Amino acid sequence: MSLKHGLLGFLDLNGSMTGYDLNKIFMSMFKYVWPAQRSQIYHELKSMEKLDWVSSNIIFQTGKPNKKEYTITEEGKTELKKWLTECDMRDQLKVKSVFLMKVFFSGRNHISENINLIQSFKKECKDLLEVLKVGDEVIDNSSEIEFEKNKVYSDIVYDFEEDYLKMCIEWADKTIGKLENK
Amino acid sequence: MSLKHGLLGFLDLNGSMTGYDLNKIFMSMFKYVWPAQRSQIYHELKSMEKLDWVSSNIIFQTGKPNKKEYTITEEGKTELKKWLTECDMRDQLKVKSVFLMKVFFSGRNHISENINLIQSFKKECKDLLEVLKVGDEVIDNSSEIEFEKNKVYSDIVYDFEEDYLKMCIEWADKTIGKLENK
DNA sequence: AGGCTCATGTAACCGGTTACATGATTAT
DNA sequence: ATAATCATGTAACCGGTTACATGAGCCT
Repeated sequence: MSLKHGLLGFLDLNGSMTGYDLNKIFMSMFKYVWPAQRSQIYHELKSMEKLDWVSSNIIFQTGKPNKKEYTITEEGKTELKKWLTECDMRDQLKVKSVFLMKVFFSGRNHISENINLIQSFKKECKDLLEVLKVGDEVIDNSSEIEFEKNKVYSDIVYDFEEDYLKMCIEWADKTIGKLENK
Repeated sequence: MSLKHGLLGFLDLNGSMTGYDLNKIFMSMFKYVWPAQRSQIYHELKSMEKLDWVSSNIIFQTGKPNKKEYTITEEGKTELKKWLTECDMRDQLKVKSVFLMKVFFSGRNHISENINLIQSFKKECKDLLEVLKVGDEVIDNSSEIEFEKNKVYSDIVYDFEEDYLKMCIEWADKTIGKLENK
């Protein structure tokens, strides 16, 4: 139940945004923290309008399709603040990984197959680590949307992702070692 | 779409199990890797019976409610094997964390509030790390269900959870440091 | 007396995924 | 020519959450 609040967060930072803009920013900033579908973003915006958390107005354009700009309301701001302060932490540490489930049930496979599995996981982590580094620069150079105030906190989130991937790589190396000495 | 396959995995290891048993084992083994609701487990078992991945028979009991024991079929075994070998890795690295979203949008709060947030996150990680260590022993001493073949792989999954929590704690310390020197 | 364990489910709802649908403009 | 960008949505479906419902037996 947090896509709504993520959208509110960006609307609060940027004033007004369209579903299209919000989709782009979610894709670039929250791809790994909170993956979202475009259609779902449009859907949540509509449902938040019903809740009076946002209001919309249509901007007519020539040569381009018209667009619908959403703005956060006072109720929306209250809701966002509430969400930001209430944080019970209990459900924050679930990993939810198909990959780990597969590892768990890999006892019947040949060890070599399982080593390959872990190795391809490691490769994926390494690749993503590279993408993440490039992504950082793109965001630094972006002038469209400014997050001066928020820069420290977005950096902190990027740190987490980086640390996570590095941990995964170390775990993979350790695990491959274990399996090879079996 | 993997709760079904997790259930198949346990049925494959244990021969026959009831929804009740599967719920217990999911709760204890996959609490953080793949959290599942009891009602959803019953639901998936029914839907898998329609798919002919499992078959069921009712065991009549006196003094206790009757129970329905599910057994994996040949089709189920084929499906499980297929799932275990096909692993595309692309979606494996999404963190999906409400907590990180909140951190991202914390720019408007006082730094002290945010330090508190990270500190309570750290505490939660530490507590869970303790629970995990105790959980390990419980599973080692469990004689009801044997996973001799699988022990190595379940250990590997526990390693991951442990490493993850340790990484979280280090990240929290680093982050608290950053925020204090602001 | 109160709560836990055993054991199975239904029902309402919500959030998310995938596919389908349109159509002008601009860059390669 | 072809593909990408801009821009919005609908529809069908699926998986997951929460709450409701039952009822015997056993433990403290």
